[in-house]
Amino acid sequence: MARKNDSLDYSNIFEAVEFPDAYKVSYLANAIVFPTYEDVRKDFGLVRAEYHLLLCLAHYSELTAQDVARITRRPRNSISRAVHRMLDLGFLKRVPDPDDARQAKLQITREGKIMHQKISAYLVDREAEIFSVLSDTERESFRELIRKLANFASTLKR
Amino acid sequence: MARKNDSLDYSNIFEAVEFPDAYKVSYLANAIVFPTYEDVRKDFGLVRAEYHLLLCLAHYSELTAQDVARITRRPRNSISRAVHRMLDLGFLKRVPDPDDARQAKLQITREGKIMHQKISAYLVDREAEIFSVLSDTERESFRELIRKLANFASTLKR
DNA sequence: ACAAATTTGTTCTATATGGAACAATAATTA
DNA sequence: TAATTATTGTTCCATATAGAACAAATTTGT
Repeated sequence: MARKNDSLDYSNIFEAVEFPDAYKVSYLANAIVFPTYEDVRKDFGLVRAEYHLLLCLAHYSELTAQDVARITRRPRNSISRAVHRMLDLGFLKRVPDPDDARQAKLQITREGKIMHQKISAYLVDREAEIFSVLSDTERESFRELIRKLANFASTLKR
Repeated sequence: MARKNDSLDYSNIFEAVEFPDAYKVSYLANAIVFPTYEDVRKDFGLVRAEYHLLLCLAHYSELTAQDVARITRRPRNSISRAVHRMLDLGFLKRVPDPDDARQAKLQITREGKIMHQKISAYLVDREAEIFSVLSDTERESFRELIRKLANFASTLKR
């Protein structure tokens, strides 16, 4: 027999909640973004900050740890920890900045690039799966809207 | 003098990344959703699972802990811990289910409702702020698209 | 009816994470 | 130039969180 509660519709709350749009963004995050970090951790052995380092340095040739913290909006100490592990794993290299002894420039290694490509391939598939419910024109609309929202979010103080 | 790196555009990655739409959803989550949980914790003293309990029980008159875990996609043990604290705080009450001794029905108390209204008011303002960058028609489009995405996400296996 | 499997809620444990404080360096201001 | 302030990266510490294993109750299947 089915469970007694089968009649309960768990998605009613999507419309009932006082902040339905923000709630659904949050729900998407909880349903997809966070589990994706979990998958990356389980399948590739990198925690969030480590993956963020790889992603950033795959797209910027040289960044300081502080840069990565700003790009990803993560705390510096999380990035710092991640840098050490990524250096040990051989995915990053670090060169002291001769003009500023406080900081060091980070770069991705060949091994790091390979790892990045593996993780990216997985995430590209996942993106395709998630957005498969939208038509091409809907997808295009969404792209434009999320771009506006993300750009706005990037202007918020940290 | 400004910092040496001022020329660095931190949002280039929005378009360069291999999964730009998923990345921006993730970015929005990191920039807005997670900090919001932090705000709720700091300003109202409730951690994520506790706030989720309040939210769910403000909109469903009666739920089991398992129901809340399913609605919010959080692990059962996190909800279990949160239930005890919310009972202690007087925001929830729990009545054993006479038909199934394993489970208990949870309800929100008057105090819980008051706390929910305070948190909701804050989140409603925050929603308004975030979506203020969209025009009314854009907002309407976004609402429809995020609804589709969230509904799809709710069908994914846990 | 009885054994096996499932479900609920819980505790225990390991770990990811963020805040605060810190030393070293650099930038600003007096 | 000297003193103050800001920045970078780090360590220490507290805590939120998830996974695994568990007991009790219920459901399923033979």
